[in-house]
Amino acid sequence: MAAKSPKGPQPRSGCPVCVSLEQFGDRWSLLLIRDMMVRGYRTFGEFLNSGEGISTNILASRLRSLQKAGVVSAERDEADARSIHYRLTEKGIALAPAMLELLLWAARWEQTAAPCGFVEHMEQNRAGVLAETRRRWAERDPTPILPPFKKPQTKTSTASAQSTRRKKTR
Amino acid sequence: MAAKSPKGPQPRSGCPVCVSLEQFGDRWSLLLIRDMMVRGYRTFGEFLNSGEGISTNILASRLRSLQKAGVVSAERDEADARSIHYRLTEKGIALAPAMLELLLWAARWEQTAAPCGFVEHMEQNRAGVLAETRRRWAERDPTPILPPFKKPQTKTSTASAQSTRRKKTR
DNA sequence: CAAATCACTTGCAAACCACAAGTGAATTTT
DNA sequence: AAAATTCACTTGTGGTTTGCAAGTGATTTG
Repeated sequence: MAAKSPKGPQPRSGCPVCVSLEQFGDRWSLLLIRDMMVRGYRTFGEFLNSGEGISTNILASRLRSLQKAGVVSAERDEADARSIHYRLTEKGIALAPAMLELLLWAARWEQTAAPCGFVEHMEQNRAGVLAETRRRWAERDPTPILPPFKKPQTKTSTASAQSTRRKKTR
Repeated sequence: MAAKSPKGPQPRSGCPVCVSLEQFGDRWSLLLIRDMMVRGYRTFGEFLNSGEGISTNILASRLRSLQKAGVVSAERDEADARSIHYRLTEKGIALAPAMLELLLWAARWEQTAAPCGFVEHMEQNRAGVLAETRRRWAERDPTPILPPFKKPQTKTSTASAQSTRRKKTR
């Protein structure tokens, strides 16, 4: 059988945190939202090659459940009828504050590849970062808010990683 | 076999959001953290009966992995040698902002049992709520920050639910 | 029009989770 | 001072979910 949408065996208490976790309590959903929110990804292929190694059936399943939850919407590309553009809804972009806090927590307490300077900037300018995130969403601006950093190698890695992907997104 | 700690098949990119999700990308971990953070729960039994229906093997597994991640610490109760008190570490309580934003998102966009007045208060007084949360943590004050609301029944439910549990926690 | 691309689906094995039933140590009850 | 209870688990047993590999069908490109 194909992978179906994941859902808890039974709906739990009406606690808000609970309700969130019923939607995002898995390893992939929030990652896809991150890809849409800060990296500007929109297509199945972009998510697939985002570097984390999600498999196609799970990706399809998660995109479905996120749509069902009203967090993501989908529409066909006008220029290429094969392609579908996934995009956060208003409800989806409203997750930005939670996402930001999660990011800041990990940057502070775990070893991550996030450039320190940027993290500090985000920490001291939450509102500005959120406003910019929302602006890019509203204007459908697919420019990544920060380049997709891979493992930290040399200090040139952050500067060069920009242009490798996305040669032709339309 | 017993349930072992869950972990992704392979470590993924160093993205901070990713790193967070490797720890909390399941339906239970954040819920336990919530119980410790806002409800003041500390023992295995309290988590077990928190109303969401976690099973004992999974609960034991999650408490282990949260300890391994440095988010939770454990120590024996001095008064009762059977009992173990689990408690958030500094790293654990630092998740409070993310937890709050997740809660506010769900309260705004999903149907939850959270009393509206309280949500509004939290929304407009984030810093105060966080300060209070941290204070209760620092002083080991187990008083719930808000009573455990079950499904909304009558308007008396929020007022009365306080005293049912915890008759004797020392 | 053949080859490539895109967004998936299908099948299968392995991992994971829920449920029920213990286990052993400490504490309370009788 | 047994006996019963509480506490924090472990073990075994399915059923569900996941990860991986290999298609499939509809465009689009060369």
